[in-house]
Amino acid sequence: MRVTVSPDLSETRVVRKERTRRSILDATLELCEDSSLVALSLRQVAKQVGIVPTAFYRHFESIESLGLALVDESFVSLRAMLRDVRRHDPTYRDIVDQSVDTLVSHVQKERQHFNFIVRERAAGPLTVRAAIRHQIELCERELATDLARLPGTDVWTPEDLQVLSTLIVTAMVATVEDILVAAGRPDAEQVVAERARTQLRMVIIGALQWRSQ
Amino acid sequence: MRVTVSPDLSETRVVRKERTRRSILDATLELCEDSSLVALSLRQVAKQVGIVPTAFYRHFESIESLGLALVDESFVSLRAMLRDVRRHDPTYRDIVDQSVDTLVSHVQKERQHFNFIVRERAAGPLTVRAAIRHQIELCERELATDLARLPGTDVWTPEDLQVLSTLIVTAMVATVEDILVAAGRPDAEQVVAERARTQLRMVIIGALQWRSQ
DNA sequence: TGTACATCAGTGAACGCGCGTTCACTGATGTAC
DNA sequence: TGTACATCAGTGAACGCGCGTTCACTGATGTAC
Repeated sequence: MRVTVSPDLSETRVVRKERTRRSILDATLELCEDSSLVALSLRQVAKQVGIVPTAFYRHFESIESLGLALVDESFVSLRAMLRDVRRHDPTYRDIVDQSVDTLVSHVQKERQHFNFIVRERAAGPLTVRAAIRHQIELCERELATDLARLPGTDVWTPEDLQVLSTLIVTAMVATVEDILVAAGRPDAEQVVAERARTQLRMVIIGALQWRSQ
Repeated sequence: MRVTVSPDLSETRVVRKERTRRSILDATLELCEDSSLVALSLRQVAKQVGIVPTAFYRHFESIESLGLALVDESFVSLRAMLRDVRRHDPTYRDIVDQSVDTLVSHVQKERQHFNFIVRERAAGPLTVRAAIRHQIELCERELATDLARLPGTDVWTPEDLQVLSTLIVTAMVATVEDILVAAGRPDAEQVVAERARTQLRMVIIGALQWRSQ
């Protein structure tokens, strides 16, 4: 059985399909700016994309599986952000300042994805909610191992590291929500960022102090 | 113009109407256990209540105004809880233990209301989201004035009190979400409660320590 | 107290509309040889 | 390279269904006198 592969010839069809798929994802993010997946119809998405409703099925089985795809790609960009945070820039005096700055600018850059995640986290189809919860849990665990590398945390129990990590992630999720509400008003964004910095410092110092008692 | 008021005669009709209204509110809370207001139809509510769809309009203008009514009554019960927390029971050695215990038991008692609030906070109709955001902001301000009465906080700026209050409320909202996810599994509920206690202690001690630097 | 009238919570038919999903199809693109 | 066939993204008609809202109505309850 001889297989003749002609990838550059077949590309146009594959590329065109990928482009439509991309359009469906983008259209959904746009339609989810003010509402939730659970209030979104396949026909609305198709209309926004400019395809006939039945063509939707060439790309996704249902709105729910489309939602799962959006969760996946949202967390790819979130992980990119966390990588940025980890790679501590020496021009910053303070890891808190840098982390909050990175968070704010990433949320602004990926506004629609973060908006989608914070909404569907609470209200999406059950499988979508579960996927988001799982991803956030992974973030918490990663942060816990990062915290374990900081000087002075070697006397902490793993449980305390996890609790601190959960608290920080909770505060950051709330910060993301606030940035989205403040979006487009630079003064409000400044207030949110400053509050996030203060909260992080309170939490970190509190954890250090508490352990040493 | 003589006005003959016969309140006890008119009661049966008024009472009956109030009972139907109550049924609509309860049916909506039940239908919102797994989904959101924005995915809920007036006909689903009517069916659950056992009235004809058009009868709905005798009680509410729309699903949205029904949502606003549910926000109002949810925060009545939440304020009752906060009153409980404020009235510090001397049999508790620790205000943190007492606060978390009170929160856990109130969420269990008013499960549907809290579930409704945390979902619609992120995904409800715009006016419902705004109403919830407003109510939570009021809670934050009340907590800030309570914190101001604690010994040792007299050296704090009002801004720092507000930031601390926001952080605590954020952590408590997240705790409510976790209690709802853990609902019915006493071991999981225990873990959530213990985590909430530790987080509160880290936050409070951190804030005290941070100010004194 | 009895009667005549007003109120109003709930009914039921009807409307036009958007929904998800099925199906057979088209025609451009890709593949085998 | 040229030809005959396969693939498959997107089409368009059709379906039965639940939607919000309108309207005229019923009949039990309440009110005026």
